[in-house]
Amino acid sequence: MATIRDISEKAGVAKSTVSRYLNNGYVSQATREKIEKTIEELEYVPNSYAQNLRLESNPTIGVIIPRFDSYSVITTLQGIDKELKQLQYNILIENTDRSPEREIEYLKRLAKMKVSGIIFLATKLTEEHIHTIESIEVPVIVIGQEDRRLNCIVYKDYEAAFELAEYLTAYDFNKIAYLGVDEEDEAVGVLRKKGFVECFMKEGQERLSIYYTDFSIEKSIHKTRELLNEIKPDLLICATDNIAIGAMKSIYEKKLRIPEDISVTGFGDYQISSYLTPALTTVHYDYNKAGHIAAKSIVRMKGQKFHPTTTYVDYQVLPKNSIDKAKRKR
Amino acid sequence: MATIRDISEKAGVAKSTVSRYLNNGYVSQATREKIEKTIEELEYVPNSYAQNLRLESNPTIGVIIPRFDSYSVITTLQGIDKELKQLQYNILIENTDRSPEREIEYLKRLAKMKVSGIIFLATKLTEEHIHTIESIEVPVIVIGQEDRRLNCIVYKDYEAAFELAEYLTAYDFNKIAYLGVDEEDEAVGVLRKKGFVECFMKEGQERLSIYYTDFSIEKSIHKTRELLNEIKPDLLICATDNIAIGAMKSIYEKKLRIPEDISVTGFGDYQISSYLTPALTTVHYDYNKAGHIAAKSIVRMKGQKFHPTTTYVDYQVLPKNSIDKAKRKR
DNA sequence: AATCAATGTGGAACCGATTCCCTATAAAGC
DNA sequence: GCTTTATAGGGAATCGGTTCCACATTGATT
Repeated sequence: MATIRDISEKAGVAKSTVSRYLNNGYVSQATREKIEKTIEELEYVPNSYAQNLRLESNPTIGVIIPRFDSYSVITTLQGIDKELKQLQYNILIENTDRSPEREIEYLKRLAKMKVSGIIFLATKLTEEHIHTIESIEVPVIVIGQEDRRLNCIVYKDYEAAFELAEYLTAYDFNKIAYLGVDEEDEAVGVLRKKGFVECFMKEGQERLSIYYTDFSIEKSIHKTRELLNEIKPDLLICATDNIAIGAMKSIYEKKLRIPEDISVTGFGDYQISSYLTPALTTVHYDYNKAGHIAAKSIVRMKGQKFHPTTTYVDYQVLPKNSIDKAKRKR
Repeated sequence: MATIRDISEKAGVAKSTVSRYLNNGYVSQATREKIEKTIEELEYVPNSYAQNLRLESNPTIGVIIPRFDSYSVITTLQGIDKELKQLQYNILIENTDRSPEREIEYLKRLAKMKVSGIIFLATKLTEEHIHTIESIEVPVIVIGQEDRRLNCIVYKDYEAAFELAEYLTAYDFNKIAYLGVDEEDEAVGVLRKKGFVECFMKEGQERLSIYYTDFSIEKSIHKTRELLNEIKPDLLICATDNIAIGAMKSIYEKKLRIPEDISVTGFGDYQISSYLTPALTTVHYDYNKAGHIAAKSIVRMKGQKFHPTTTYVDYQVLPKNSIDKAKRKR
C-alpha cells in the first residue's frame, strides 16, 4: 500500500507538495504532472484514518436503528439517507436489534468516532439513555419518542388516534375491539391507546374490548383468532398496520368478510396497506419527511449551542374500504 | 475533548503508561487508580482514527446495497448483520440508490477506508464493476449476480423458475400470461423468464403471453390493468412477489376472483406474501442465509489468496392457495 | 539597480494513539 | 554487602497524512 511518502520520494518532491497537489493547492505544471504519473503508477489511495486524525470531526452522521425489518424504520432511513447525500454527508448505520444495551453502546461508539451528529430511532428512553445522550459531546436527535430534555422528532400519536376514533364515531358500530401492544412502548403502547379510549369515552361509547399482542404479523394472527373466539366485534382497531394485516388474515380464515362483517383499521400506513383488498383504513405518518427533517436539523446543530426542542410531525387519517360504508350514520 | 496526553499530564505519568493501562498492560495499583480517576474526570474517550492509523486494517465489513425498500435486500442485510455481530465485526452500509456510478465510487471509498472486506448486493455487473473489484486490494463478495471472475453468491433463478413452471404444468390452464421485468437485470429479467419459457416449451404449452413492468407495485397495477383489457388469462405468472401484489390488486378491481378466475404466482417469497388472501404461490429464497454465508466467507477470505468461486443458494417452490386446485389434472 | 510581491517548494511540527527500548528502583540470590 | 533479576514507568519513534513557516526564484514596480 503506497503512502504519500512513497509518492514524494519516487516523484522527487516533498510530502507537503504532494499533499498540496491532492488538496487543490498551487503546484507548478511540471511537478503536477510528475506527481500525477507517480500516483497512477503506485495506485496511491490516501489513508482516511490519517486524514481524519487531523480533523476534529468529519462529515458523517451516525444513525441508530432498532431493526431493519420495519417499514417505518426503513422509510425514515431513506429520508435521512437522501437528505444527507444532498448535504454531502456520509451515513453510518448501526442496528441494535432492539437491545437497549446496544443502543447505549452505539451512542458511545459513534461519539468516539467523532461523527458530527447522531440520529437515534428510539423505541424507549430510559434514564440511562438520556444520561448517555447528555454526556457525549455529539449532538443527538431522537425520532419517535419524546423527552423534554432532548431534541426529539415525534409523531402525534395521541392526536392521530383521537382523530381516527372521531372519524369512526360517525359510523354505527356495536362492538369495538382494540388490538394493541403493551405499554413498554410509550408512543404506540400508551399514546395511541389513550387517544382511542378517550375519544370513545367522550362520545359515550364505552364498549371497547382491549387485547394485546406484539409488533409481529404472526402473533397478531394468533391473538385475533383468540379474540374472535371470545367476542364478535364489528370493528377491530389495530395499533399498527402489521397487526391489522395479521388480523385480516385471521378474519378471512374464519370466513368473515371485511368490511361487511368486521371493519378493520390500522395505524402507520405501511406501503403494502393500500394494496391490500380491501385497502386498509389507517393513519398516514410521513416517516420519510421525519427522516429529512432529522437529517437537516442534525447538520444544522453542528457547533451550535444545545437547547432541547420537540418537533411534531403531522399525520393524516386515510379512510379506505376496510370500513363498512353502510354503517355510516346519517 | 481530552486526549491521552491530557490524561498523562493531569495524572502525572507518561502517555505510554496511560496507553498500557488502557490496553491491559501491567501498571501498578497506585498509578492505575490515578489514571482511572483522571479518565473519569476528563471523560476521556480514545480517538478511533488515531488508533486505526496504526492498524493495517480494522474489523469492519462494508456492505453496498442498491436500495433500502426491498424485502430481499433488507433480509439479506439482517443475515449479514447478525453473522458479523457474532464474529465481532462492524458493518458499514452504503446505499447506492441503484446508481452504477455510486456503486463504483463506494467500492473505492470502502477500500480506501481499509475495511476487511466488502459484500456487494449487485443488480448488474458491468466491465467497469469487475475491473474496480479486481483492482482494489480488499476482498469482495457479490450477491445476486454472477461472473466467473469474481466471488459470487447467487440464487438459482433459472432452475427455480423451471421448477415452478413444472409444478404449474400439473394444472390445466388455457391461457398463461407472464409479467416480467426487462433484461437489464440478468437474474430476474433474463434467467427467470428463460426458466418458465423453456419449461413450458418442453411441455408443448406455447400459449405464453409476455408483458413487461418494473419492480414497483404501482407500475404492476397499471400494467396488469392493461393486460386484462387485452387478454383473459387463467394464470398470471409474475416475476416477483411485488409484481404479484400489484397484479392481485388489479384483478380484484376488475371483480375477478383469485384463484377461481385467475391463478397467480409470485417469485421471491416476501414476508407479506403468505399473509395475503389468498396466500401467494411463490418461490422461497433464503436471503437471510445468503447474508450469513456472505458474512462468513468474507471474514474467512481475509488474508487468503483469491480464487473466484460461485456459491448457489437453494430455493423452494411454495404452493399456496393462489392456484386453483380445481384445475389440477388427474 | 534596488525593493517588493507573487509563486512554488521544502522542512518540520502536529494530530492522538501504540509500542519498542531503555533506565531506575526494589527485591532476590550469592 | 554486592550482583542479578523483576517490575514499573518514561522517552522517543511511528502510523500517514495536513499545514504552517521559511526560503528561493522570478517578475513587476519605482
